[in-house]
Amino acid sequence: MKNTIKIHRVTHDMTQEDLANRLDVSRQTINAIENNKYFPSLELGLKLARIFKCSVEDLFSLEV
Amino acid sequence: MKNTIKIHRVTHDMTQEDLANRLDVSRQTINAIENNKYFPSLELGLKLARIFKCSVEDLFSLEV
DNA sequence: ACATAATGTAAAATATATTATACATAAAGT
DNA sequence: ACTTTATGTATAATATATTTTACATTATGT
Repeated sequence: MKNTIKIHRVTHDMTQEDLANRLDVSRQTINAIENNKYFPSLELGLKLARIFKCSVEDLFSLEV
Repeated sequence: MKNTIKIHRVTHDMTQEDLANRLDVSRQTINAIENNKYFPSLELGLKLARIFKCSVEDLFSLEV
């Protein structure tokens, strides 16, 4: 599974901390997701899509 | 968070066990998700959307 | 009524996501 | 060069998803 969080975040001119605050999660969580340490929860995925005004599938894909 | 898994599953004429097998998870996992015991992982959410040929947002929504 | 299939549910165990804290490095501004 | 901001990383602790096993209940078919 890969994701495009970092691209969207930078496009939206946000730091990892900015994004973490908007989502009410820790900065480490954002960092870990961007660096593929683990996959976020479905709830976080939906919230991220909402913030970036795109679909969950735009952010995450199953294919490696 | 609510979901429409059961509706899609029944529409596709599958039992909880059928779906569990296709996803390679236990039947209890499907049952728990349908009955809102917990939210599935993002990976499961993406796989469910793929099976039902719809978007993750069609299956799960953040609103209560 | 009986048998079978499908579903609901529960408790303990395991896997994984997330937090907290902390420190190291890189980038940017002055 | 110095300071500040942003990012990468590590470890231990906590929260949550998932499995396993098992049994109860509901629906369906005969």
